[in-house]
Amino acid sequence: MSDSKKNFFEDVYEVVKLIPEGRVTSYGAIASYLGSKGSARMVGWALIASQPFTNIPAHRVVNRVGMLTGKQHFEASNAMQERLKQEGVKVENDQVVDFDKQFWDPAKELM
DNA sequence: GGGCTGACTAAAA
DNA sequence: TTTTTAGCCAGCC
Repeated sequence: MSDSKKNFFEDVYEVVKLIPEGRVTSYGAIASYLGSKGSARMVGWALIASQPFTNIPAHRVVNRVGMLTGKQHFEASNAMQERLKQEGVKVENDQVVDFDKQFWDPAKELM
């Protein structure tokens, strides 16, 4: 069954949509939650596919250091940062402030 | 089928 | 300490 692959992308969307406001997570955390720890890149890939899906807050997903590495793929380079700040997440120089405190681990929160 | 790229991460040098 | 390499896997040429 090749459903697994399709579920992977859908799972990413589900998890990202579950990220509460003012919170952020990392690609690896989502990948790990989905069971593919080493496939963090695929999470990013799924996020690109999630671009047309405006219901997916991809701006709440950053790399492991809290850097807005994916801002380039947004409508505007500053859209990601501005939107995060709008939700209460402090962003400085394309990097989330207190990322460790704002971090939202799906495997931990969703258990 | 083979090779390259990419919104990543961890380990090795 | 910083830089480089390797692993990951889907999509494209």
